[in-house]
Amino acid sequence: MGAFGESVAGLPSMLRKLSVQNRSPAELRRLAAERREQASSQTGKIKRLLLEEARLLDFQAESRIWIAERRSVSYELAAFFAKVSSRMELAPADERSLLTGAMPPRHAQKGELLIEQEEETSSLVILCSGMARAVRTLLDGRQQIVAVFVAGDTLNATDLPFRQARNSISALTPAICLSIPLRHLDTLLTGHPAIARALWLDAAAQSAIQQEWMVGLGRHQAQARLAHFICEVSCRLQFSGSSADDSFEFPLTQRELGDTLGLSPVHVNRTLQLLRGQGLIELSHQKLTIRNKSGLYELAEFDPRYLGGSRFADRGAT
Amino acid sequence: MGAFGESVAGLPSMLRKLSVQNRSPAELRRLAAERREQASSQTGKIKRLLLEEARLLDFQAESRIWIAERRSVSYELAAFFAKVSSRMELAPADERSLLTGAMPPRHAQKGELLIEQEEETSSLVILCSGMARAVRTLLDGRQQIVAVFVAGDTLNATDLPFRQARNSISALTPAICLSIPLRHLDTLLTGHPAIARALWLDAAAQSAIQQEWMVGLGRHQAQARLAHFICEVSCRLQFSGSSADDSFEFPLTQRELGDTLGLSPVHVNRTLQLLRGQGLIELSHQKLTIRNKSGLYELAEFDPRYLGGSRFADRGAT
DNA sequence: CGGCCGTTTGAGCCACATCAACCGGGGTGG
DNA sequence: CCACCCCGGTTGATGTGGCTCAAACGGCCG
Repeated sequence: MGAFGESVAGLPSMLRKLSVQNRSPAELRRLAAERREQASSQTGKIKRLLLEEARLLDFQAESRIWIAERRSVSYELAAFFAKVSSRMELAPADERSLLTGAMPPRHAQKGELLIEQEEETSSLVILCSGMARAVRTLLDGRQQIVAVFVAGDTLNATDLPFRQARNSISALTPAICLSIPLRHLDTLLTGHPAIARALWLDAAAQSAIQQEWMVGLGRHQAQARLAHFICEVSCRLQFSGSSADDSFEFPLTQRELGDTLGLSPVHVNRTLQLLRGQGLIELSHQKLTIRNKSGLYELAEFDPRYLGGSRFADRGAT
Repeated sequence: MGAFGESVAGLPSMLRKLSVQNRSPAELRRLAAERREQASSQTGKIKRLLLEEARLLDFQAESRIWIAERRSVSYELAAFFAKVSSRMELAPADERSLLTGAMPPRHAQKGELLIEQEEETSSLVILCSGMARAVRTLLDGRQQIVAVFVAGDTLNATDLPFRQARNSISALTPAICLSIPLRHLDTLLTGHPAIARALWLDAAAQSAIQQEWMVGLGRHQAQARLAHFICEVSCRLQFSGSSADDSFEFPLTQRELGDTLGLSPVHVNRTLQLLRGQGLIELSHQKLTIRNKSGLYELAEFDPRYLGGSRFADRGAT
């Protein structure tokens, strides 16, 4: 399934034929565009193959960029640092130290499992690109999504102290993440108090978001819950730099939305229609557009301050 | 209202007449017992006065013990240290340093506000004794309790990095808490990495509990939710040393239970009756007894491992 | 073409909310 | 000392938001 994210050697033979290794990211992207071009005039199996090839080429290009940038300061962790330093300063020296011990970035496909429930935690995992979700499965098979992650979030800052993952985390989109082994982290913590603070901060931010979800789950009904979640994801994507305006990729299916909001998939559907009908949002094919932001905020009783994006919010205090 | 908790000088004149200052905690407790004795043979206003006096005497005795012990290592923070060190070691030197900068302990009455929503956070607050709850109030006046604290918990480890309290925290029982000013904490964090880790750990533990609540709110129905909450409180009280067996003071009203579990007070009542009827628990006059622990655990799908009490749980690994 | 997954729509039902009334205890005022 | 009230708990009647079951539709993939 997800073998080609591991390393260049693991790529499907189809790609190898193009001698991907010797090409620059820009070239790869150009090739991908070509493939798509060709695909548009084809049908059936050939079209599918071309599109798949284009997708893989794009993916490889993205990987190349990450790998290339790895030699410079801390490109991969940029999102993480941006988030942390929007609230507290992390000196360049700290950043470099954190990066030194990181393992090679991992590329995961959509749906791929990043962390398995019950598995022992051996490293801190930071999501550098894409989105992910943490899900808890009950005995009867029902599920509850307890967290959604965007670029810059740590996936397991809240599990790490317990040395065990309490729920499974899988990718909602193609994702890139970086692992920092516990051994390395331990030595870092003693020498770099700012890093310990950053982890504390991250866990605290996670907790703030969870409290907001609890309020929704406990006291709001479907419309407000859904609206609030959309507002939150929108803001977090903007804060992390993954999205610039109020239209963005929204990779959750209605079933997953239901598992997030404590609703059944059918009711999510009906509730979405309500929001659409009120002209608040548009959503189709994983693409979400907020049509009436203030209306949506009001319906959700949404106040983005809890996301701590002080740098972005109106009030620039602190 | 809550003036007499501040200092000895702030006590009501009634108590001053007894020259409380010169008496030992044991004497004070004896006096309190005498008052109660006398009260039992009285009625009306006199009885009430005597009981109130007894209560204040007991309270003062308790305060005395805390104040007296303050000179020794870290008695007040014992619960906090116990919790932290059940998972990681905190050297005595760290403990002493943490204590050095603490302000005098604050004694709060039942119901008293410890932290106010929106207020700026100026210190880390640790609950040394008693219970407390964090509540979020919605625009329409409905409330959701987003956290319950027992002795040893930090009240605002998850708000501190944001410099602002996101919800109000008030005492569920008479409580004692200790504040460590941010100024002091900041210097500590650079010199004592273990303290930074402890804070991280505490925020992570908080997050683990919240995830559990989210699963309950989203996917369990009333009985399981209620049962789970009871199991959790029971375990946390035991881990913190506040309770030894499966019978303990349970200070939440049914309204508060509803605000915790996302239910209406009436439904909480009916659900309690169900649990009582199945012989799982007893509850009256703020006193809760677990009659059938395994049955309750099963109904709640409760697995105490998420509370991280590795020292107490069956599996003593790590 | 057929199967699968996500979405959509309809019909009936249930868990829980809401409204309302009553009870018991402790505190308060006359 | 009593009347009153407020609050927390209890119980019943009725309404409803959201679940469940079921079926149809469309896009994507084999």
